[in-house]
Amino acid sequence: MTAADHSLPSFAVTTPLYYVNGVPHVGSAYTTMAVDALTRYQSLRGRPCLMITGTDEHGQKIERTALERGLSPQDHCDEIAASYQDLWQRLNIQYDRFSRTTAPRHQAIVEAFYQRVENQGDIYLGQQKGYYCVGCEEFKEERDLLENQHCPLHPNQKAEWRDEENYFFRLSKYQEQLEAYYAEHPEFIQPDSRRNEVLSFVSQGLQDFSISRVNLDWGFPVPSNPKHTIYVWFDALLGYVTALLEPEDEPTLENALSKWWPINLHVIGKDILRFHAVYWPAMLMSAGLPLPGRVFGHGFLTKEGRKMGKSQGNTLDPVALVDEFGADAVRYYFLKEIEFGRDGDFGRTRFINTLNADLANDLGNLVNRTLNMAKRYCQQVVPEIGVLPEDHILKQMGTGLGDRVATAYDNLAFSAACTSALALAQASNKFLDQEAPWTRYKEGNQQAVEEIIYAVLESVRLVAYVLSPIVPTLSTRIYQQLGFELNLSDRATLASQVPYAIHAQWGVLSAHQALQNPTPVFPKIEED
RNA sequence: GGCUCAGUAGCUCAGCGGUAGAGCAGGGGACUCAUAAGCCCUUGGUCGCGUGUUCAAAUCACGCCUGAGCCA
Repeated sequence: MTAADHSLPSFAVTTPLYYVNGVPHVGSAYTTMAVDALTRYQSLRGRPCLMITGTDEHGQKIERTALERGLSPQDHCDEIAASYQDLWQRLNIQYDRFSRTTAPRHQAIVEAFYQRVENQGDIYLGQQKGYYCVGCEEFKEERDLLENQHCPLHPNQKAEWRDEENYFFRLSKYQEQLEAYYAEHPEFIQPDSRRNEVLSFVSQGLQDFSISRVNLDWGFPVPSNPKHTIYVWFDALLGYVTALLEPEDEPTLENALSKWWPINLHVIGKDILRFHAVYWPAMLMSAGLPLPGRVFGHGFLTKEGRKMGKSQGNTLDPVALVDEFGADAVRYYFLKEIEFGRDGDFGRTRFINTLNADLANDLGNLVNRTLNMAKRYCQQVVPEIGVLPEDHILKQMGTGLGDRVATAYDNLAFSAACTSALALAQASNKFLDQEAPWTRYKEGNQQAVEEIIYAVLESVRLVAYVLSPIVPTLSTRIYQQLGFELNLSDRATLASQVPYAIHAQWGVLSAHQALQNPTPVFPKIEED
């Protein structure tokens, strides 16, 4: 999708296909921002990238939600899917595919896949008895329910008694294969805490699970028995495969799998780990397909220390947040302040403090003060200097930064990437105060002034560059004020215009490059 | 009921056997290139509770409490 180096391995990554039972919440935004940042990083590295997101639109819950709203299921889905796309645009998310499970081409893929699994002898007809929670779209054990058969996760809904014919998938058959796979690929499930959960779950024995429903219209019919509808999760996971089709492709499995399969990484919330780390790989094994490279389950968000939820009246509207503070601010806060993988909190005061301290003061003000000095002392161009000594503090820090940040991004350690980058900005502020170029200038030591200014300008550039996957607009502003006519925000041009191999190095700024007038790149947020 | 993880300064976290650290926030100072910013200094903690092991425990063991989670 990018002007990328095709000698490098490609990178296909997914967010979940979000369930369209309502407008997007911050949790979905969180996952999607992380995946977008990672994809931008991989694009900088020059890997051909495919970022997949989308919506999961079938199931009883959607059918009922639409009915309650007085809409047809499809109209309801269209509306919600559009609200997701709108939010992604506001958050500066550059996805390549928006996979909707109601897309006609998806049905062809699901049928073909179902057929493969059936031919493998892994689907059989059985009887499913039990309480069904429509909110979870799952059968529950009676002991898991509250009194009066209410599901603990959906206390306002009663679980419904079902005694029906369902088609089952022979999950139990794959237990050993799965365990062997987990053992051979320790990186398959991340972080480790999540991996351990899966291992212990699987080691207790896997039961076949039902993959069809009766008395449900909103979904795809089972090919061999149209009275049944394919279970929403079976259908949804395959949305990742459908997403791989080129727009002009015939919707066949062969086409879908020809270029980008296997997907390198699924990023998900920890609540849907089992579907991605157990059911999904087993389905793929049954179909004879290679498995995805990694499944990363991130943590949950709270607001001001409390669980979020409509019923608690404690929600955080991502649209309102991004409209108030801008995409860069929202992206930076969540990716820097929360260690990816662990649970985290949104606090308004903490949000404002973080952005002011890191982006407005440490980085933004640094850009501003340095450009002002360059304007005053160096004719507003990048000064020409000789080679700086190896033990120059900023050069030394800057020289290793590209590798440190790369390691962090490779591990989805966005917070560590930010901290490493910020450290160079902080060191630059300190360096300026120690070297006091304003004093050197008054002393007439022009060479010293120019060396100092160059080192800081270059540091600022490098910080902006390595942060660009997270704050693309801010980084672009900095680059442009440094005199580059480049856009670090458009993913399609990153590999060709600003490759990591060059721009993540120290010493990229060239002498005499004209600088722009300093304008604050990230205004401080004033409140209270 | 079983298991896992967390509980350390106001906030977010690091430390994981030798009597406590960072960033942010708060306070003070010197400077002036700058978005009243940055720099320097600084206030602040019986390290969830209890009992043990040890010359020595935030750090190990056992029990308990609180929160989150996985499973039954």
